[in-house]
Amino acid sequence: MSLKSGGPTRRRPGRPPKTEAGDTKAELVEAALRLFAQKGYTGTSIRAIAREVGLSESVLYAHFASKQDIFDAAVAKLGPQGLTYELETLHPELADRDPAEYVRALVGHVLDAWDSPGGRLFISLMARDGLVHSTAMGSMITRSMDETGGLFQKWIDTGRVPADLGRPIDLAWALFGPIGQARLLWLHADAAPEERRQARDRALRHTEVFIKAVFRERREDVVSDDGPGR
Amino acid sequence: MSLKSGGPTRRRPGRPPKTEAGDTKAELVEAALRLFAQKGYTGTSIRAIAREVGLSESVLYAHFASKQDIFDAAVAKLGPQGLTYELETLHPELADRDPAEYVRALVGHVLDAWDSPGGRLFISLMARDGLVHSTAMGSMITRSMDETGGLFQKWIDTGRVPADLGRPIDLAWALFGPIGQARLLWLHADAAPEERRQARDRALRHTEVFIKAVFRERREDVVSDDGPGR
DNA sequence: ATTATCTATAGATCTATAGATAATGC
DNA sequence: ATTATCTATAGATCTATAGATAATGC
Repeated sequence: MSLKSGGPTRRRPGRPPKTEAGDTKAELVEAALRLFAQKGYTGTSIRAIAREVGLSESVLYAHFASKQDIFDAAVAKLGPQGLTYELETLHPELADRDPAEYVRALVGHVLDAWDSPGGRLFISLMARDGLVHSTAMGSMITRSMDETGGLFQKWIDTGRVPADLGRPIDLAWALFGPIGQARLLWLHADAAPEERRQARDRALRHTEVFIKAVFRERREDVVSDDGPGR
Repeated sequence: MSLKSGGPTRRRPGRPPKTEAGDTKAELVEAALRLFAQKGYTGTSIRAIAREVGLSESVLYAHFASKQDIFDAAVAKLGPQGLTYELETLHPELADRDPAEYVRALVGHVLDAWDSPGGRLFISLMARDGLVHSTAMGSMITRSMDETGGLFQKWIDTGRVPADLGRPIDLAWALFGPIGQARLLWLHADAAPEERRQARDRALRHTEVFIKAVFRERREDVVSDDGPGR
């Protein structure tokens, strides 16, 4: 009789018995994250988030002070999202032994992170509310490029990379710029498998071009003192 | 007495005399474009657009069928926004005579377009409603990279660029990936002069790295038949 | 008569709060 | 008593439409 047609069987009032209680707060944050990434901040209503986890909209205010508060919790859940450099601790010798192989490993590592559900939610979130050109984003990228620059500095010092190509940070941009573009285009929250494949393909191809161009053997180092031929 | 405090002196009803009539439709599209770029689609109300040009909100429906219709008109006003290649027609010989200089000119040309008010509104619009990872954006970029690839193909054929570096399209990505990143970060609608300067600086530095790495003279072409030294 | 504006309003939807209700944990 | 949910509602705001009003162009 009183069955309002829609939705997954409406709860009755009052605290639910322990048996059917989940981690409501966590579920709300996850649902919010998905919706914010898909529809943007203003495109997502408190109501829609509540409906997503099958609860009344007023629950949100038992767990969060405001809509903005939910958004912040959602972003916080994703974590820092800079370039991850555990790789260095995993294979500390590889960078010295085989720079090209190290770059391949690094890109593979980064691609895995960017292609993960969290990484893709993050990029969609950024692409939704103009956060791509927030100062937070800018400084995150700048910092990452600085770190990556350190790597190239070492290779320049040890003669693995020619010193005249550019500053270390320029090389970092040359490596990650195209890969970042691929991320933005094809590693978003609801990317089709085909798009994700394309992102990886583009990134890997670029990595090979980069390696060839930057680690290219220079004859000057070998045959030292004969002028330009004729 | 009846002065509702806010706003630029409310109009009286009825068609306004010709003397004070502007091109309302164009003004509306421009205001809409600014607001959509700044606040996103859902973040911009019909009301806000009307207020921006000092009119009642119902005028919008005299000129457009719906909110979506306004958005479409705003996007249309910006035009196609691919990479512009008038340069080829301007300096048809330069590409053959001095590839490096041609690349510099091309990047300068693209930077000017991207740093223009229209270019910056476009990127903000894209960064607002997830349009950065729309298929339209993807195919626009893919097409641009294809065109740029044609350029490199010629240089490979004429021996200006080594054939073993990568396919022409890979070189196009290597050139424009980092520049595109700079655009997204720092060439948005309300970028500070400092940000715009940073974008140009980053793009130009990358261009030099690219030129050095790709047009680098290769000793093999010169001293042909002596094996690796020692 | 047509055109470009206005006022007024319908009906949906939004964020947030107040107060009821039922299970839990002491 | 506290906690986790609900219902009901306030008050703003949103898109869109109906109908009034005044200038224009024939």
